Amino acid sequence: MDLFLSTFEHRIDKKGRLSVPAPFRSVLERRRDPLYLFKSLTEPCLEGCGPERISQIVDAIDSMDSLSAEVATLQTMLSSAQEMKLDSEGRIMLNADFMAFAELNDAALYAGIGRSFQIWLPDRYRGREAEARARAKTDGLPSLRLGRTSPTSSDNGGS
Amino acid sequence: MDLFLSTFEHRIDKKGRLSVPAPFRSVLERRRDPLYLFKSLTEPCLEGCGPERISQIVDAIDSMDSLSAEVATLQTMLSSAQEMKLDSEGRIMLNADFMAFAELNDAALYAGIGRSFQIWLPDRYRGREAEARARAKTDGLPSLRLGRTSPTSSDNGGS
DNA sequence: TCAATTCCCATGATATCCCATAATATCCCA
DNA sequence: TGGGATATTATGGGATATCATGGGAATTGA
Repeated sequence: MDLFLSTFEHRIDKKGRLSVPAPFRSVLERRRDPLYLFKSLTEPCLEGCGPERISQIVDAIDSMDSLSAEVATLQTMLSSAQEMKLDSEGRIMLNADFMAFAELNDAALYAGIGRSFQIWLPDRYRGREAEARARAKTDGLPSLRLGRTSPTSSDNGGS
Repeated sequence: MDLFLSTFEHRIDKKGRLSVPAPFRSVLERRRDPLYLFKSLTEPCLEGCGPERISQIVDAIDSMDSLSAEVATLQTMLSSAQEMKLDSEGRIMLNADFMAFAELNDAALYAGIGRSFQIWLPDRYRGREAEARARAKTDGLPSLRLGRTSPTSSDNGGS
């Protein structure tokens, strides 16, 4: 199980090129997967993933009522998705739409979140991270049951 | 798994010519597929696809009650469908009916949605995209259970 | 014959390829 | 365990290919 983990900050050069972190590249290469990027639906960042997530969306659309709002939402994801070709140095080129959406200019921060990763304006990401940590201190941790898949959130009766 | 993804905005020149985005062309060429366009049944845009989707519609009609209203609807799609010939530069010519239906004038926006794509008046498309993103923020994402298809689907979790 | 298409070529913008380099990480062997 | 040698990585720049776009000429069709 190879995952996207850790964070990396890289420069975006004058040509708009951005290195993909070597550990992320090797995850993709090991699976012989191309890299897909799309605009997050909920946050001002880009999402990176392999093809399996894209096919999931395509298949979900086919199985849903094509007039529903949910399908429109999924189509919006696909319409922003793009297979990124890496140059021989392992860099991608972000188009103007991607740059504007995440408000990137000369640097980007990769945040690995397991099966996918995100690309953020570095300062914005660090702000969010600080907020999330503050929230954890005041609100407590989200329920995180390790070692077991708990489908129901309701309190479990004692032994 | 080659799909139609991402968006592209292209100009329609004085002769009515419109470039097909190079990535879309290469999907079709790789499969040696001609390109079909037809008027969307649900939205003011054109739909583009390869022959397999046309056959799907034909097969669906064959398997349905030929007197039903649904069949009439599907037949409407077929009767507006047209095989597009590309010139040596990879451009198509939209007939007056197509132009009027999608209210195009001097520019068009291609939106890839997986196995097919749409052609929109650019500003109209961007409006729809903004709506979809706003909806996703308030209503949450469509339930896309990643990793596996979970049988408990009905409740939508937040974010 | 006239209008509309199709073919062919030109051109600017942009992406891609290829090479270079500095900094860092990794390896190897004493 | 140390420390020099080697490989990897991120970054930059020039040359080349691709792409979108436009326009003139040839061809078609009514």
